[in-house]
Amino acid sequence: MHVFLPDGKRLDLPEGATALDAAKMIGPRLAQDALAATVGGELTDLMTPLPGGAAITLITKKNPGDAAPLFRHSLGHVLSQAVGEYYVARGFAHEAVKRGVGPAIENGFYQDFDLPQPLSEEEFPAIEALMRDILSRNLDITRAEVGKDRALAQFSYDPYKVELIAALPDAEPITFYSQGDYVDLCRGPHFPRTGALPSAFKLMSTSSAYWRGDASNPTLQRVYGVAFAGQKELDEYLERLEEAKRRDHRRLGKELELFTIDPLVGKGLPLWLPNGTVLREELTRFLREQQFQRYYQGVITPNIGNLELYKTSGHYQNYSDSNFSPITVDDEQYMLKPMNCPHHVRIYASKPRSYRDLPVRLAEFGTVYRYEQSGELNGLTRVRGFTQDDAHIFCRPDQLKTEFLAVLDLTVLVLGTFGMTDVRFRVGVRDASKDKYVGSDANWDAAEAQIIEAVGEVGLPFTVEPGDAAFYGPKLDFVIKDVIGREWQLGTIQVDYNLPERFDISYVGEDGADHRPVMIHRAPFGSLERFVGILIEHYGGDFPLWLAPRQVVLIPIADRHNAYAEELQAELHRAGLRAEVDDSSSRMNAKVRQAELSKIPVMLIVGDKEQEERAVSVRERTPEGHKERKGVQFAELKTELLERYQTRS
RNA sequence: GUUCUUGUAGCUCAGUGGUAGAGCACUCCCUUGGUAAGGGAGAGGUCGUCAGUUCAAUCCUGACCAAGAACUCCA
Repeated sequence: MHVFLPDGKRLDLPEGATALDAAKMIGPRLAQDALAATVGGELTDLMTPLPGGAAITLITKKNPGDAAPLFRHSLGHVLSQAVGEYYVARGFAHEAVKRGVGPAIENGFYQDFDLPQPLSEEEFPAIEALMRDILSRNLDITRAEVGKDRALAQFSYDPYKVELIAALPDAEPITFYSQGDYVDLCRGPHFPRTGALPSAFKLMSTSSAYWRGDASNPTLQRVYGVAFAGQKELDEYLERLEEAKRRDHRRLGKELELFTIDPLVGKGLPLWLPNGTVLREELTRFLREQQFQRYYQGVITPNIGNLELYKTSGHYQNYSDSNFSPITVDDEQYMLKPMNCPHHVRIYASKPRSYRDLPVRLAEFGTVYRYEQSGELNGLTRVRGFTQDDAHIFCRPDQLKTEFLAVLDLTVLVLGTFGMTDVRFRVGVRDASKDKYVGSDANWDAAEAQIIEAVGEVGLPFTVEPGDAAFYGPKLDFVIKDVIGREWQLGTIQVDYNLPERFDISYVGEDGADHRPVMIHRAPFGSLERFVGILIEHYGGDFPLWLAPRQVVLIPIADRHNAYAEELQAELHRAGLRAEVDDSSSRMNAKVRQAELSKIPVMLIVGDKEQEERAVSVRERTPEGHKERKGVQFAELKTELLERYQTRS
């Protein structure tokens, strides 16, 4: 057989040859330096037989980062071996340590264990030392193909491995990878020897994970590690984690007094503090203005509704797990509102509609309640009571595309206003489990096709994800990545043929007959809670002037300047700006420091010079540090600030 | 919801089987200053809740509550 090298040369090899054999043919030095290979663009190791005719490249110790998934996977095995040795050294039998899966992941690896006693994070240094010892032993990592019987015999003590092996197809060879006396069932690929593995790794945390991800299975202890080709990359990664911690909206929410969650009020039920309320109201005002320009009409609906309403909509049946239990009053049952749509449908149905009336766009900042699992709750980003920037557009089928594109346009504008450029568009369609969805296939097919067509037309990059649809229709979600790479769903647009049918709503067409409208559900922010949470992290608490809960602080240099500062403060306040005076007895340096820590964007320092000229000395926070302007006329500054506030620039 | 970890002053955190401490914040006094911390004094805690072990529990044990991480889930 033969393979092709990167320069296009053909290399003839004996049948069953590996990438290492190929490297040896090319030169002994390359064979020594080689760590991994790619075959037809896919990463593989040096021990796996090559398929004939493939294009191969060799990855050497010059650029080990190209083989990161391999060394991360191998380090997972080293961790697994180290944990085994650790428990044996403490008197446990070798068979007492059982293992689940242990793959490479983004930035590192993990390994699941079933241990005779839990491993604590205090023991990580000892485990890491053992791992480094295994690296220094420079053990060869070897690959072997075995039969199923042999595989089962090898791991007879480990029910997890037995289950995995039993599930493997008979036809394919089962592979073992070994290093020293450690053997693991593994598909590979791996580095050729432990000595070649980078030592830039760190065990990060331990947690539990269900065996095979199923909540009805036993839990295993999962140990996470991160690993990089060099120490520098590892340090940078750890620094990014620190940065994420600094930007964490729960921490900033406390420091900047934006919101609090009080167990006495209830978990997942955030209380908006005055500063956070300013943020929220600015966002609301912004979107209301946009919606007014786009001919939306505001409506208001109650926070609970009759159970029959949700039975008609299907929310009661389809989401029984995540609804709050119904309340019984006077022989009737009510439920906390999990969605605004049914209410808006009833508003549509409150009078006859003509085709001339459509589209009808009903908007509400509607508060809904969903019983999220307690383990899911997270600051503002996952809560049990939240307010959606919801609207429902009822339109004729021929208006659907225009309306959908208009909503898309609004959403893109919203995201752009906050500089959220790294957004992913996700089209959620049905998957095979059809009983999860209501409505006819024809309606679904039409709606799915229309979303994909519209998104494609705007030229947005998107992915189609089966199973991500709502029960009543397909949807387009906007997903943003945060500083540490976690993805959060922001807004959503959904096309719905089903609720109109379930509620039997209609409009009178040109022909005088009744027709069924189509509904678009949309929420550009998603929810104000989650959006504010993400916004806090997005800006790291450094909000632009229009959003900053505290916009301006006046800093008198000495007490005799307090009256002047208060006069200016009152004038700014009358103009609608959020201004305050720091009249504490601290020195001016300390006041500046305090304002910096509070992330107040504009500081106005006033002393004798300023007072004389009715001026201020301006210190502004900028991403690059701060900017100072001295002797600015107060009247001019006020106009400038107002202009910036009103234009949201 | 499950597993693990954590819970001490408003905040960040030390600490001990004999009922507690620091820094910041707060109050008062002195200081009146020019772009990131002036000095002093004071006040503030059922050591998450409830049981148990003990002569004695904030500390040990258990349950519960809450938070964090991960898993599962997410209209």
